[in-house]
Amino acid sequence: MHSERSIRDTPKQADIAYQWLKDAILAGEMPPGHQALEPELALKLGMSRTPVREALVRLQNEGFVELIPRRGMRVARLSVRDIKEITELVAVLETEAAERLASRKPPPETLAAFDAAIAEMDRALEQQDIDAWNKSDYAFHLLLIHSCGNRHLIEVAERFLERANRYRLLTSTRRMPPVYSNVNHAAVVEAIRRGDPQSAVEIHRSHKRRWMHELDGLLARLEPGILKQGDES
Amino acid sequence: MHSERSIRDTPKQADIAYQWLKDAILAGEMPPGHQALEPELALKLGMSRTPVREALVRLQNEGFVELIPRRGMRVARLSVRDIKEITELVAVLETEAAERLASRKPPPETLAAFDAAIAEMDRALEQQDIDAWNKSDYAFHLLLIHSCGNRHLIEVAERFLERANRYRLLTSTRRMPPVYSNVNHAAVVEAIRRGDPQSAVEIHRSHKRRWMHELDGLLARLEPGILKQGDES
DNA sequence: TAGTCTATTAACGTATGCGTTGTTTGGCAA
DNA sequence: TTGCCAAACAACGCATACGTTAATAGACTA
Repeated sequence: MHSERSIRDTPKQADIAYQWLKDAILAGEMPPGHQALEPELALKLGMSRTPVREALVRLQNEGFVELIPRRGMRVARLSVRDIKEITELVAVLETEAAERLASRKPPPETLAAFDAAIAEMDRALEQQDIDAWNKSDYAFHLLLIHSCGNRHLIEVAERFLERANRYRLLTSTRRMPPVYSNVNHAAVVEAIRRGDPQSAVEIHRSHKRRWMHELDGLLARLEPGILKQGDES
Repeated sequence: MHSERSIRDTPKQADIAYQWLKDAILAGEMPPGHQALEPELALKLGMSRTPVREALVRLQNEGFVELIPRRGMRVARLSVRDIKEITELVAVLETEAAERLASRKPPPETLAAFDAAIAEMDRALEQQDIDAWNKSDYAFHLLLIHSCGNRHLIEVAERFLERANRYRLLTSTRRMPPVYSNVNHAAVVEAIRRGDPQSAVEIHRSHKRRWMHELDGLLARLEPGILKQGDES
């Protein structure tokens, strides 16, 4: 009997490059539109172009970068339409997650984790700490997605949440933390706690509607350079 | 002003390899569990290992193959749980698509395409032509997904539909075409036609529930070799 | 000066080379 | 015969080499 999946003691260089690049993109160190050449990245990472290229191909497949033949990689810019579509998509998946969670009552530690995230959101809101609020809001969404039990849904939802979240970071500095977000998140958790999928869905959907509406205003405040143009439907 | 996205006159070899492999997998020529080595594929495709490798990395990222260090690629096998999860995921996305379609009444040519797919399903059912039924059922689902207007949802839903569909082909030979599927599909289209998102969602959901239930029976008929084991939750 | 053409440069896509390491096969012992 | 061990083998991961071709800069013309 063989080992079925050989576990490398040391990660592949391609994996290192992948993680490094993805981290840089998600952290905003390489904002949308940022460009870099393969040889340049290879030099910076201390490896040859081959593993860098593999990492870039994977990131392109996941929508984080574009590969343009003689201009290297470019961190993907989303159009307004992209952002709306992705937000809708994530909302659909989260709604499903909430419904499933409410149906099969989750273990107490899951509920406790939700409570902790919401408490942190409340604290951040009270102190007008926008960065902390964003972080805990993101954590809440991740938590909701991750506790749904459907691994494929998790994979997709997480990826798109990451993609869209880059943009939220870029607007948020000027934005007042939305009060109703906290309330809604708490209400969803409440519905989950008492095993009421109907309400969980309702609340999440109405929150989504409100959020989608607010998005328009937020998107108007984005610097145009990071938005992909000419894609209005 | 430069051309922003250089269009290659001739596709990359990596793209050719990607398409060739994906087609072979989706057509069932390389069934789940099938293995092949990189040098072997490179020889068969008349290119070096490099573009083959790029194609394999992309396919792995999309869940169609696994790359195992000294055993080459293996066409991904899904566990029973995987199949159920993917079916659920696709159903969620299709439900959203149906709702959106019903909300913004689609153009007549879209409705005509739905009618055509359903007519073909009916014809196939009448003649007990299982292959034709599967094909037109697949076409129906693709159509539903593709006309939802959300490109990111389309991308995800299509990919997972493809993934799961491989398995449907492997069971269907012994299965009677389900009568209620045709009826339900027609009912969804009817709801869309009269702009009734509520009904479209209801019908699709109930159909999903029925289908999920039927899945258990179907999965029991799969040859165990093509299923991934030890993953029951 | 502005525009065009040409020559140089260099990035990409692919091929190939190479070291490492897992697999396999053949022989030997029990 | 069956099980174990060692040596040959070969696939992978990465580095490197190379041809093609797009981008760019410099020269020349109007």
